[in-house]
Parts: sequence; structure tokens; C-alpha cells
Amino acid sequence: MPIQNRQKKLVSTLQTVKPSTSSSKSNQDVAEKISETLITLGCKSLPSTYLLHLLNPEVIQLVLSNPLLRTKSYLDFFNFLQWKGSTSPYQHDISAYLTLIYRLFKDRRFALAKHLLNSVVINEDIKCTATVTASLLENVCDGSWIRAKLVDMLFRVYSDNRKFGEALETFEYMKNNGFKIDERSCIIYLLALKRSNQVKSAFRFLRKMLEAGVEVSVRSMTIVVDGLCKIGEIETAKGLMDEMAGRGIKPNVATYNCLMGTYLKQGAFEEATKVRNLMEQKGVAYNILTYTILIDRFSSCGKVGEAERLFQEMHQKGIIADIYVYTALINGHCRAGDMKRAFILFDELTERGLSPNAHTYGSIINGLCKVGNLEAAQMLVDEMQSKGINVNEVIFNSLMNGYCREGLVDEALKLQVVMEKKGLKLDVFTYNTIASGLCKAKRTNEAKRLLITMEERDVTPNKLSFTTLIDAYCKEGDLLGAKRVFHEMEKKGVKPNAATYNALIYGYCRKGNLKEAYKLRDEMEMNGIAADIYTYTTLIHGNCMVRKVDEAWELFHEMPKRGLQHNAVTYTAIISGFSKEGRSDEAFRLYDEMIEAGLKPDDTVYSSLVGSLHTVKP
DNA sequence: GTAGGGTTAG
Repeated sequence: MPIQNRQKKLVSTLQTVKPSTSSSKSNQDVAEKISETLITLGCKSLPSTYLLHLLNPEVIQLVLSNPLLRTKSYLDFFNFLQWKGSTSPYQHDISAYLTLIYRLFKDRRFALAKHLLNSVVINEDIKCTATVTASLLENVCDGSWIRAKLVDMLFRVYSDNRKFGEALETFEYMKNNGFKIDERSCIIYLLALKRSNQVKSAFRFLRKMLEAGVEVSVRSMTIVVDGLCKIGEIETAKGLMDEMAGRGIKPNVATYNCLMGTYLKQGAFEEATKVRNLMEQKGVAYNILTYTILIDRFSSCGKVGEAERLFQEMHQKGIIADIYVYTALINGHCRAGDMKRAFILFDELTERGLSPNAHTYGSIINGLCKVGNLEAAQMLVDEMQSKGINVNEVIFNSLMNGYCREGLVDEALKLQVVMEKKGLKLDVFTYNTIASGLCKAKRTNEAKRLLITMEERDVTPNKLSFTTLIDAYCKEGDLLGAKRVFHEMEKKGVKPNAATYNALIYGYCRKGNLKEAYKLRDEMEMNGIAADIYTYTTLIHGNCMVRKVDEAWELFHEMPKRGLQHNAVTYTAIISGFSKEGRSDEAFRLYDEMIEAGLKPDDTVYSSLVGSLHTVKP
């Protein structure tokens, strides 16, 4: 039957119903007629003009509740009514939605039911409180077993939408009405909380789960343990694990991975080893993630040999490395400057059918930038682009850093323009990298300008930005400016570190103001920041400059006592100090000592040693 | 529906 004829028929059908009366009987008649039309003719034939003034919520409710209607028909009817293209789209009330959701669920169309429930909770025009929604849901379910499923679905939907208050209210509703609460739904809520940085709420909720009689497993516990570890509450996490053990919930490999990973990130190797021992003791085998974390952390802190050993061990145990493992190991070698091994692994993973991704390329490109091979880095950038992998902010930052290290800060500035053109956001890394590149190129004014303006572009300067800025002022000899920035950073609650103090100490040394430099050294130590190799080297150099080589010598002696090893720069400073004073015996003795320590002297050492031979003792 | 990867300063 052609569409037009169908419509004519429907119109005539509808006209037989008196629209003026609003009694239930009449509503029922209308509903029945509409249902009949829908069953026999389908939804496409509904002419909106006539229907809209015959309809009211009760009629709609009746149509939607008609068991004779097939799912497709009432769904079409529902959508037809609120079709946005019509002149007056109809706004269903919440009961209409919930009725439809119930029917969809009954017809096992779960995804659609959930989708609609989602629109109920986010639609400002129809949404009710969680308790009201839950009880309305129960109403439309008419005592069916489905009501428990639907209230559970409501809990999940609230969680998915980060509506934590409503989700909790639904949870309480289920608890108070004797529903059995599924742990898997609670996990969705826990994860949503954790992802919104509401770890403490997740922690409290876990307790609520236990109180409500939910069968809590190690999964829920691990989510909370992980969250607590991530916010640095590792002791709370351990306390929780003990408490749960008392309830028979034992940690598994995932739980241990969280704990161990956190310790390793903090550099607490002994604690991490304790976790590993505990795993062994309890017979909990490592999985691929355990190995990834271990390989990644050892790689990051320069213990790439240990990372390689774990990589072998993993293979012996029959665990096949994935792209994460390869990337972690490659990164370790790149950081150590061993590009040869990095490329061997890169080829190996490709041969094994794995595809390098942006992180893998990022590691290799960064490694190449560090060793100054910018052409090769550029080639890899081209390669990844040809594979359709986007060059992201991190890779741009790596490249900029590479150029800055080579003194090619203008190339870095060109990349900045490219980044902006691509719509990539310059982040704190970008600004800090370029600023320090500018400082190194003695373009301190540009560096200062960049760091001062970054805030205007919504990038919050961090410790490093302030330190670089202080460094720029110090290099210009503007100690007042440097001090001003130092105080400004304190005021903003950004804590200085050793590098910050060292920049200032350098500034004072450069002016020959050793008194102030020493004062700063004492101040940093009082604030719990240990003087490091840079602090000492700067002070040694500063003393030598004002011909106080004995003071320098004293500092040089102090270093090993404090666990600081001399490096080539320290030796260079002290050797040239003695040389300048014409104390060539001491200078040569230190030179031999330096060679013996396996340190490579640079040109400065030679020239100062040669120079010392011509200097007449005062 | 547990847990994982690449970038910055002296």
C-alpha cells in the first residue's frame, strides 16, 4: 500500500475517535486505535498533525504499555513523537522513558535500554532524584524480576556519568530495599571515582560495600589500593590490604604490581624488593605487567643491565614481550645513549609482528636527539608520519630539546611555530626547553620574556621554569632580579630544589660574593635540600676565581665524605685553581688522580696545566 | 569489569 493511502487511512481511523473528551475510557480508545494502526500500518504512516493534539501522557503511557505492540513499533512511536524535525516535538515524561526502557530490557535490547536510561539521567528537563527514579522504575516493572536489573543499571549509568551523589543514593536504595548488589556494578562506581581523583571517596565506598554485604573481591580492593598508591597514601594502602586479608581477601599479582610500581617510582628500591620477596613467598607469579613495571623503572633510573636481565627472565618463563615491554626497554637504552641496542630491539619487535607506536618512536627520537643525531631523528619523524602515526607534543618537545642542546635554538623556535600551526598546545615542557635553550645561547632577555609570558597563555610555570628564569637573571648578573623571582616562586608555593639554589649560588660566585653564596648553601641545607655535586663544583670554582684555592680545596675534600663523587668538571675547576696560583705540583697530582678515576679531561685542563708551568709563584 | 610506556634545567 502506498504511503499516502496509508496516511489517509490512519487519518480516518483517528477521526473516528473523539478528541474532546479526556476520560480514561476515551484515552484508552485513542491508545487502542493508535496501537492498532501501529501494528497494522507501522510508524511511517503516522501524520504528526492529527496525533499531536490527540495525545497526552496517559495515551502515550497506554500505547507504550500495550503488550501486543512489537518492540520496533513502540520504539518507532516513541522516537516519532520526540522527532526534533517536527514542528512541535513532544517531550516525553520520565515514566514514558522508563516504560520503554523496561520493555526494551524485556526484549533483551540491553544496549538500547542503557542508552535511553543514560538520556534520562542527563536530561535536565525530565530527570528526578535517584530515589524517585529508582522507585518509578520499580513501578513500571510491575513486580517483575527485571526491576532489580534495572535499578542496578541505573546505578551503573549514574556512575558512568560521574553523578556520584545519585549513584550513592541508588546504592543506598538497593541496600535498603533488599536488592542483592553486584560487585561488578560497584567496580564501575569505584573506577569512576578513582578516575575523577576521588580516591578517598572510593576508599570509604569500599567500606560501605562490605557493610552492605556485597561480595567484595580482590578486584575492588586493588582499585582502591592503586588509587591510594597514586596519591602517595601507600601506608593507608598497606593498612587496607591487612584489613582485607583479615576478611579472607588476599592480594593478587595486580595488587602487588601497584605497590611495587609505586615504591619503584619513588626510588624506594628496598621496599620494592620486599614486595617482590613477598610475592615469591606467597607463590604469586609475575605477569607481563610486573615485568613491564620492573623493566620500565630500572630503565628509567639507568639500571638498564638489570632491565635486560628481567627481559631475558621473562622470555624464559614463556611470557611474550608486547609493545609496552619493548618500549620500556628501548627507552632505557635510549636514555643510556646506547642507540645501537635500541635499534636492534626496534627491529626485533617489528620482526615479531608488533607495531611501534607513538611512544616507541618517541623514545627512539628522544634518544637520537640526546646523542645529537638530529638527521636520524628527523628521518624517524618522517617514517612515523608515513605510517599515519601523529607527531605529538612530546615528540616535538624532544626535537626542540635536541636542537637546543646543539645550540640551534632558532630551529627549536621554528618547530614551535609548526606546533602552533598544527594546533598542538605548547606545554610547560615546551616553554622550559626553549627558555633554557635561549639561556644557553646567552639570549637571556628572550628567555625571560618567554617565561614571563607563558602564564598569559595559560601554562603554569613550575619549579623548572622558575629555576631557568633565576638562572637567566644570574647569568646577566642581575642578582636582585634573581632574588625577586626566588621570592615570587616561594609565594606561589613552588618549592625550590637544589638546582634553584645552585643557580643563585652561581650568580653570587660570579660576582665574587662568596659570603652570600655560602649563606645560600647553608640555607638550602636547613630547608632539607642537600648540597649536591653542582653546589660544590660551583663553590669550588667560585673560590678559585677569587684565588681562595685553599677554601676550594677544603670543599673538594668535603665532597667524598658526603658521598659526592668528583667529576671531570670538579677536577677541572680545582686543577685550574691550583694552576692559576702556580701550584703546579698539586695541579699535576690532581690531574693524575683524575685520569686514574677514569675521568676524561677536556681542553681547559690541558691549557690550565700548561699555563701553570709558566706562572711564577707569588 | 584491577594494574603498564615516550619529553625539560645547573
